[in-house]
This record gives sequence, structure tokens and C-alpha cells, in this order.
Amino acid sequence: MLVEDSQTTRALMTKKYAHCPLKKRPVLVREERPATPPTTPPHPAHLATRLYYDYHCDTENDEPQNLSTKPEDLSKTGNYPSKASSPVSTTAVKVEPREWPQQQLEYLAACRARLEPAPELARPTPQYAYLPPIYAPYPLEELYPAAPSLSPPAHPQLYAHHYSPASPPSSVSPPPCPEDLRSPGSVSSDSGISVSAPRRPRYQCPDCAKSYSTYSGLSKHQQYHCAAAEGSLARKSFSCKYCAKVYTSLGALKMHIRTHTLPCKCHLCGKAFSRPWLLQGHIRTHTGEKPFSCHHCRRAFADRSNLRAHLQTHSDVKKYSCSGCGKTFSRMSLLSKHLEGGCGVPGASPYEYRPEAMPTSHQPHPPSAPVHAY
DNA sequence: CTGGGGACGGGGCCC
DNA sequence: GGGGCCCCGTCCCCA
Ligand SMILES: [Zn+2]
Ligand SMILES: [Zn+2]
Ligand SMILES: [Zn+2]
Ligand SMILES: [Zn+2]
Repeated sequence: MLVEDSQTTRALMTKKYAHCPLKKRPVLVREERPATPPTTPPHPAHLATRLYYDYHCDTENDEPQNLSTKPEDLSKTGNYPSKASSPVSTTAVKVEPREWPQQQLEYLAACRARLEPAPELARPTPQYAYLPPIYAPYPLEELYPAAPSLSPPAHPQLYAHHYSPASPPSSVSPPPCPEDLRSPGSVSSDSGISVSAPRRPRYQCPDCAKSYSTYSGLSKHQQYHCAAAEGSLARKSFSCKYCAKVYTSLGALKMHIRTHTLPCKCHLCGKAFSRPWLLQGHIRTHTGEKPFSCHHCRRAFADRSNLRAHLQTHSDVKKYSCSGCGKTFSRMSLLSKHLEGGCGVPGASPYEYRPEAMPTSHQPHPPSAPVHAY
């Protein structure tokens, strides 16, 4: 990770984007020049059969084919599919299945077929395991329709015996310090707000004292994230050969490098992604599939995050509120704008965060007060 | 300008 | 150990 706390990260988000040319669309692409611009889509006849493979990343492809050909090449120009002309095929434009030529329709059919439990298409791990079209009642299940939890709870104790650190993670030993109460992944604000962690056995990193609910979590942390770990690769620093970013762990670097190599490529428009699930989401923009629907208004979304944001619009009390005037906002950006525009109550703390306004199974930790310049 | 939707990325957890 | 998935969040665009 780039050693920054969440606050810093949040506060410097703008700069951050400026740093990594691949982070977001606004950023300019470095001039590494794409090896080959997206060409014509594959012959439709192959679409169906290739479907399976298209969902897999070319993870082994070490060659940064289209190195700097980040998606933004399409999107930032405003030409991305939903816009007029894509450098690629015009069929990839605006997701409007009805207007698609026969070939595309066939592709769509193939896509939908894949979504069906058709045996021959069934895959070991269904990509859309939780894709029921309709979602259960608000609020909790709203985002998790049929199967809120596809998998049984983990049983850390099962792994416990595998773990033999100097200081055994006595499965229920309380974390040494409050710091550890924070969930491992918690990007938590060093604001002193402590988030109560589930009372489950924790695997604690002997080097940095972070704890994890599972052994694999700890394991990953030690190998990929913990700069303090003895055998950790993280002791070194790993710099990206494509950009200036430096990481303390190989794993993090590997992850980052994918944003350069973009091994997951859309066969319809040539757009490439760093991770398979990103590609999946993108492909939905072609197929028009919108597996996430709002229980309140039946509006459907292709992206769960967008549904989540949408849900906010149904809530009277929104997630982000200005403590100055009490007005609430569905998005941080909106609140930020509000504050920037001057709420009128200067002395008030930036904002309050009300996770309860957000019906999710996972209670987000309160974000640290965005201390950025107001 | 405001609010909402679309598309997308990073990091983390679980299997 | 890697893949899949989720959460949180951003940015852009548009009504
Ligand atoms: Zn890089
Ligand atoms: Zn595409
Ligand atoms: Zn709705
Ligand atoms: Zn206000």
C-alpha cells in the first residue's frame, strides 16, 4: 500500500489521482502509446463460444498490451459507449439492445443463456450467484436479494491449529490495544472513533498487531501488506515499472500493475480492465443486464454501488449530513459542495455521518471528518 | 447549481 | 495463494 492513512488519502484524493495516471478517468494517459488500439470486435460467430473465456483475465499475460490504453481512452473523451462514437464498433454504443444488429442479439442471447442455470454453461463458480432479478424487501436485504449470505460463516478455529506464531493467537484473546479493535480492513479514521469488532477469534499479526478474522486474512496481510513482518516481502519497497508508484509489498504492487496491464479485455469494445469483475460489470453495460433493482421504485441497476447510492434517494435522512444546517446528502461529494459553498454555520464540524441511514448489512465505519480545506 | 445515474477503481474479506 | 465478491468511494455527465 502506499503508506497513507485514510484521512490523508481522502484529503489528497485529488492529488492522488494526479499521481496515478490510471486511477481515474480525468487523468491523462501517459504517452506510452497503446500497442494496438482496440480493433474490430471479434467475429460474432465466435462470441458465444468465446464467452466463457472472455470472462477470464489474461492474468498470465505479462505483456502490457495496451499499457496506457486505460478505459479512459474511451470514456474520458466522452466517447465511451454511452456517447456517440466509440473508436470501436458502433454497435458498442449506447446500451440499447433493441437496436442491436442480429449478431449482437445473438451475443446477448448467449449472455443471457449463460445466466441461466443451463448445465452446459454452468460454471464451477457461478459468476452471478447472487443475481436474482428481484430483491428482497428493504432495507437489509435490499442489496442482497435471495441469498444474503451464500456461504456459511467462517470457522477460524478450524484453522487455528495451522497457526503457530511465536505468540499464539489464542483464539479469543483480546486484542492488546484498542487499536486492534478496529476491523482489519478498516480504513478507519484515526479519529479515535472505535468500531466495535465482532467478538470472534482473531488472528493477530505478531509484527504489527493487526488482527484478522481469518487465517488467510492474516496470511495475506503478512505477505502483502505488513511492512513490519519478518518474512514479509513488504520490508522492501516495490516500485511500479510503469509509473512512479512505490509499494511496500509485492502483492499490492502486483495488484496495482494490473491497472497498467489491464489483462481483462472486453471483446465487444476492446476496453480493458484490471480485474475480472470490473470487466463483468462493464459487460453489463453492453448486455443491458441490470441485476440490482430497487425495491422501492423497481428501478434496476447494473452496479450494486449505484443501487446503493440510489437507495439513498429514497431515504429522508441521508447518509451525509451537515451538522451546520442539518441538511443531509446522499453523497459525500454533494455534502462537500454544500460545505464549500458555505453552509452558513462555519463553526460547525464538517459533517456527521449516519451509517444507519444506509441500509446495508455491513455497517460502515464513520469516515474520518474530511478535514480537507473548508 | 443541485441531485442523481453510470461507470469505474482500490482495498479487504472470504472461500 | 488466488479468485470472486463486496464495500466504499470517485469522477463524469446530464436533467
Ligand atoms: Zn503504476
Ligand atoms: Zn465493452
Ligand atoms: Zn428506487
Ligand atoms: Zn449545511
